Amino acid sequence: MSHLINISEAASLALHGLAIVAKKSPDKVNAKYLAEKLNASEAHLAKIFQRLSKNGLIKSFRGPTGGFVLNKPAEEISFLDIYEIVESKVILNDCPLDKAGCTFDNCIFGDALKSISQSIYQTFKNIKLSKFIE
Amino acid sequence: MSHLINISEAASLALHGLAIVAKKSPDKVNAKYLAEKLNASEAHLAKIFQRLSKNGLIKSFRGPTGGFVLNKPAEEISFLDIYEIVESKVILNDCPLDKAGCTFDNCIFGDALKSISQSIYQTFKNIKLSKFIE
DNA sequence: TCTATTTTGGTATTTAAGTACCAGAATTAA
DNA sequence: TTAATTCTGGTACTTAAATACCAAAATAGA
Repeated sequence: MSHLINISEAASLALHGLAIVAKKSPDKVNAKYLAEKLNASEAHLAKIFQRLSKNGLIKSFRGPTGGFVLNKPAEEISFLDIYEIVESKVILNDCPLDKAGCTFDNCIFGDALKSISQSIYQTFKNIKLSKFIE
Repeated sequence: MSHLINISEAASLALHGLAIVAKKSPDKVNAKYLAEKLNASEAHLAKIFQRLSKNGLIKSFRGPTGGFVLNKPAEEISFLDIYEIVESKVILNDCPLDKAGCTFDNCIFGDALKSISQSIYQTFKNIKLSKFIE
């Protein structure tokens, strides 16, 4: 069973975890709590949140009462931001042969994949953390 | 650099290779020729075409003058067919947490990804090998 | 029948992602 | 100052996908 859209479990955990952090704001939320809530291993989740912290999306605090809080307003954090931190920068041309030097004159996929990529990109950009606060 | 749509190099090679086979029809085309044309390793390409053959998309012939030909009209072979043979059956829900038991009540991605998946699915279905014969 | 050619299929290697472990540094509260 | 808690960061393990290798089987033509 293969997914058509590329979303790793790590990126998904990051989004779901940050949604919890946003909802609990301004309280701090620690990795143990998040891992439990998401049925994920604490080690794995901690690693992911380390990257989010290093990239300025969240602030982290050590020691008892430590944990994570957002580092900017929830409206200003999109799933695209999260995705590009956890996976890597997005590329909007989806033919895998293109980079390795395709031998066809014109891309065999035409424009179809490029425009879908762009719509996925926009969708990712429009999913904001603020959506998960009520 | 990460692609938003999931297309392995193998699936892409299969499509590009089959396009060549379709164009050369009714002549047979062998793996060596295809590998050269596509800048791919012959071993890798042969493996991919083995699967296409086993799944009835192409017919294969051994020995000198051997090679591959389509096993059905080019109009009846879509990129979706190829994709599902090379990758695996497509799943149209793209949240990776869904299968592992998401702990959120409603999918955090809403319907957005599902509808994009469907549009990718349709696009894959509409790309027919006959498009590459002129 | 013999040789060269081509697919076949089993296996092995490589690569990347996901996951887990653990000691160290920082912080809080007693 | 001590003990408990929490993030940090380096490393190691596991798993799956991608890719490569090679001997065996089949075939065509001489």
